[in-house]
Amino acid sequence: MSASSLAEGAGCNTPCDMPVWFNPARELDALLRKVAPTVPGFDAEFNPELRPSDPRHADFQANGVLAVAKKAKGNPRALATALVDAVKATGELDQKLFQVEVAGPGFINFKLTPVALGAWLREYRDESKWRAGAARMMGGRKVVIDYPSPNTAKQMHVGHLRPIVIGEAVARLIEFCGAKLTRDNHIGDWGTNFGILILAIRRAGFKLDAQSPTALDDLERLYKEGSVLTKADPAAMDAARAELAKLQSGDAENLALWEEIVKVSNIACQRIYDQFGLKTDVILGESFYRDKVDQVYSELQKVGLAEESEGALVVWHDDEPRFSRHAEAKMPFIVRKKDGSSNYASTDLATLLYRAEYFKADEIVYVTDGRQQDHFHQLFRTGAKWFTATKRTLPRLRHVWFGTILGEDGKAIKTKSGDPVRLQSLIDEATERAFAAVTAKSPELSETERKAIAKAVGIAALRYVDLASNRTMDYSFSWDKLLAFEGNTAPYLMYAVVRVRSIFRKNGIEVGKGEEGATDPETPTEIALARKLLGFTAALDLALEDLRPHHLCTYLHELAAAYGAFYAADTVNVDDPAVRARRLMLCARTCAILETGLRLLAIEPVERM
RNA sequence: GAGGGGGUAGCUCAGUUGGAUUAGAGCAGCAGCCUUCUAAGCUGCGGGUCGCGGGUUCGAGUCCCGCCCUCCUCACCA
Repeated sequence: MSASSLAEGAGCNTPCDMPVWFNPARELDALLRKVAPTVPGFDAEFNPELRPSDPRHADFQANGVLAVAKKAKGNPRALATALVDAVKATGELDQKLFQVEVAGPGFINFKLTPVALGAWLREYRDESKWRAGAARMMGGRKVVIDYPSPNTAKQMHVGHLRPIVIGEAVARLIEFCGAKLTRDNHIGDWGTNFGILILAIRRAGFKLDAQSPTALDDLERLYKEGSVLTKADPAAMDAARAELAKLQSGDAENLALWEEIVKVSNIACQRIYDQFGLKTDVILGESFYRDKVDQVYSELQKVGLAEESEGALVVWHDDEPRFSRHAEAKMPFIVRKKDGSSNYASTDLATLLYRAEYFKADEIVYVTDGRQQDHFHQLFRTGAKWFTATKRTLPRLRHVWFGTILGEDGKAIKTKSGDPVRLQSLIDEATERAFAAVTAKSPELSETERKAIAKAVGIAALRYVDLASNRTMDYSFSWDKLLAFEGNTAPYLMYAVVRVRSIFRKNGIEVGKGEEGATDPETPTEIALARKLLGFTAALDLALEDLRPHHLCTYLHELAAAYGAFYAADTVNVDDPAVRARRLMLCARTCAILETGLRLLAIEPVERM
């Protein structure tokens, strides 16, 4: 809605020609920063420290005055009052929309009035509006995100769940907030795992045929054999490395074998990706950089970053004790192995350059597990020095890492036989259990519909469990947790959507219709829901800041809970048309924000369940 | 040894970078609510020396110092 219609609707005495703020916290912060230097005691460095408040006190609070008072040994309440007066004097803060007061030791509290809540709900009514509002956050920056980047040559197991799920959520979040995003699946297809596999195939005298229906199982078995062999016998490990070196130097036989292996595992990966709805923009695996690593070696040596050590080409970082050549436990960044072949570091450096030059990346986001932190520290350091020495601009580099999925025993999750749990069996079981739940709760639905719901809910539950806790935490996998449909879970959120949609369906209208004449929120549960709806912006801020999707999960759960309370307390279908219209509006916004939020997590909501 | 993660209610976890006499959710437990919009829901109750000991200040789960427990990583795996 336009500002002028707000003025009419709210009966403003003074002309209200201000736009409705998408993100009030950000705007209040800017306003305080602008006004503060005009107030005695404040300077241009003033940080208002604006943040969402405990709803019992206010919607937002500014804590920054306390720091100023402490430094200047002034009276915080007096300073805060002076600042508030100055802000009010500018006329830029409509007091029909915000109640402002100084509270406690010197906080400035901002409380949104029902008029403000109503105005926001009318203005920010659908995903396109939120997207536009959020677009400022990334401002069209070119971002390359590296995920899920599996090591091929083996079946996808439970360890591949997190990069798919977290990577997709982070990608969607960044994109939603206005980045120009390239999703790059940087598959591990040029490393020693292939040497191991080629060795095992050779020793078994096996004839690999990508067309064979058992090809994947064969690879799985052979890889396991090779893995056992090379772990037990250093000579076998050397043989595996030699096979890799042969492959990398262009040996025709190994190259042919490699192509067959890649074919088999790509087909298998794609089957999993399809079920997760994962589509990357490009697949530029390590092998893509096979002809680009020589430039890395030569440049690093030319600028004096890399040197020979024990036959390998390495980079030391003497400015970081752990990575220094003087460290007790030596941990150089090995960019070329002593047998001349490339490794993770070589291809990652080549990849960094390619992303900077070809994709013109302003920012690169790597989604991998936490055990690779040292690698990325070294990569980022090396990249910074290399780019500086060659007068290139280094993109912002971020490592979005995650913890391990543990079994019930607290160790990395395994099947009873000790093999890793296959991702496919996880999906299948989640779907089966979801089907049993739908059948028990909604037996009246057709089997086809129950199956479709089970598929959506099963995958959603699997994803959500992975996303709901802070990504840096390890978590224990349990079917009970996955099965749960209460609390902070995907089924709870999806069910909230179902209940909203049901109201519109029963009324025979589309979601978003029937809002004409809606008044501002009034009852306590309406107001609480409206305030929670506005909290979407803060949740986006928080999740984007450290690329932690669990903040979005927490928010969506709180929103669904606020809707639950509203739903129980305030009947939508009442006779009073104004009340009905505003409740339909609240329902529509809840529905849309829940659906948008779920889709940011790559969870597809359903109509019924 | 070095670096990183974690230690908050019986269990699983939040806690927006030092803020509000009362540290929050959800499970599980107990007690209620369906002839009215999907009960996969809602309402209420009980449950805590925030690992331990110091310190910094108006104010600490959060910052500093010292311990304890646990998980992960550390020369050619990715």
